[in-house]
Amino acid sequence: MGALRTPREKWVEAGLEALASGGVDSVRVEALAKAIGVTKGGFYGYFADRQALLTAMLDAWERESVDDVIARVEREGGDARDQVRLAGQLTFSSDRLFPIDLAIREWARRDHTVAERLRRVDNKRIQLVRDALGASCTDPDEVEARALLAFCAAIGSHFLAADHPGTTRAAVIDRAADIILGARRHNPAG
Amino acid sequence: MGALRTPREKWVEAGLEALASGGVDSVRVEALAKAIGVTKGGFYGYFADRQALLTAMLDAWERESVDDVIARVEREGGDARDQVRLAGQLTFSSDRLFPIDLAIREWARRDHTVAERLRRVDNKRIQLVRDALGASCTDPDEVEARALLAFCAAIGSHFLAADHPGTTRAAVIDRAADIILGARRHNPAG
DNA sequence: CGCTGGTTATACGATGCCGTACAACGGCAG
DNA sequence: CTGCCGTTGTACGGCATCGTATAACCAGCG
Repeated sequence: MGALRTPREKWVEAGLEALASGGVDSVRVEALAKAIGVTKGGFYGYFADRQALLTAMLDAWERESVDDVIARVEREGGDARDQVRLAGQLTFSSDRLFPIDLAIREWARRDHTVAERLRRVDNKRIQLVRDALGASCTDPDEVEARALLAFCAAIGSHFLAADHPGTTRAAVIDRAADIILGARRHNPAG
Repeated sequence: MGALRTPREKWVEAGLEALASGGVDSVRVEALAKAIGVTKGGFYGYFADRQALLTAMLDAWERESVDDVIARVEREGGDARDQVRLAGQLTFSSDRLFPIDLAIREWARRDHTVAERLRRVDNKRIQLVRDALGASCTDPDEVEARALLAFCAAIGSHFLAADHPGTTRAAVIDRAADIILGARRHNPAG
């Protein structure tokens, strides 16, 4: 049999990179081929058309960014706040996953199918936060509000372009996390 | 002189609508012409090229969504929390302005010039929140964290696709505002 | 070595868009 | 009414992309 020179997976990966850096409109078959270092000749052996690649990209993203993260968080266990922080870090501090996440959110605003997938994903994620917060807070409305804030902070802080004179974004985020997740002993030295 | 049938302003408006609904990539001269009901024939009488339109769109957005909002808030005055709520409503609850705002945020991730403009805009906006919160909170770090949360909630809640079983997004947002801006008397009946 | 079958390069027509050129149109001034 | 001149419609060349067709390529098997 002929060699499998550029596997299907490679097209998906290149597609996700293009999505992350330029949005869904920049996921173009010929551009991906150029990025991979081949021509588009082999593409249509793996995918019926461009849309099939987009679907495969969403499949890969959903599996990688949700199932994997939730599995790891549940495996590592730990304090409720730690679980939320870990899930947030795995999801929103990954140089690989987070740009893809943002691009998919933008994409979802224009594509109903994508919006459906994102809703499933976000529901799974926020349930994790609810469960964690519910351990130390009995008011379900309070839990819901704090869970929402946690998510919005994680997502929104990467859309907010403002500066923070005299401090850093990371420090402000840290302080905001205290407000949302419940104050912990603040340790300015470490 | 010949009649001014479709003024320059109309191209900018059509461009902002396209930007809001489909992102910057969907701002296409011929598509805008079709939306307006003419051909692109007259476009290049107003603009040197597509980029000139994009710049004009940013000018219009900046003027309308910042200067106007800040002017109105300062004119109406009122309580600190009320000022923040009003500014937030004017900016983030406008069916016209907010989709444009989101699209520009996405655009800014890929275009350095746009990012610079957005940074100026967000800095002006968040300063308003700082000033308002500073009236009732002496810790500058706390003010900064709450201001960040307010912004992230306003922006992020429109990117979060999750459901809120048993309640509504608006109710959760309202409760979250209490947390961020300081609890007020909660009135479940009104 | 020489065939085989999957992978890749190349060429093609179609489409959509950009920016330009020019002709047709139609208020308004004279 | 008539000509002016800005606006508009139409046509064009160029470019990028899609999806298809087909030939060249190449690793492994007999």
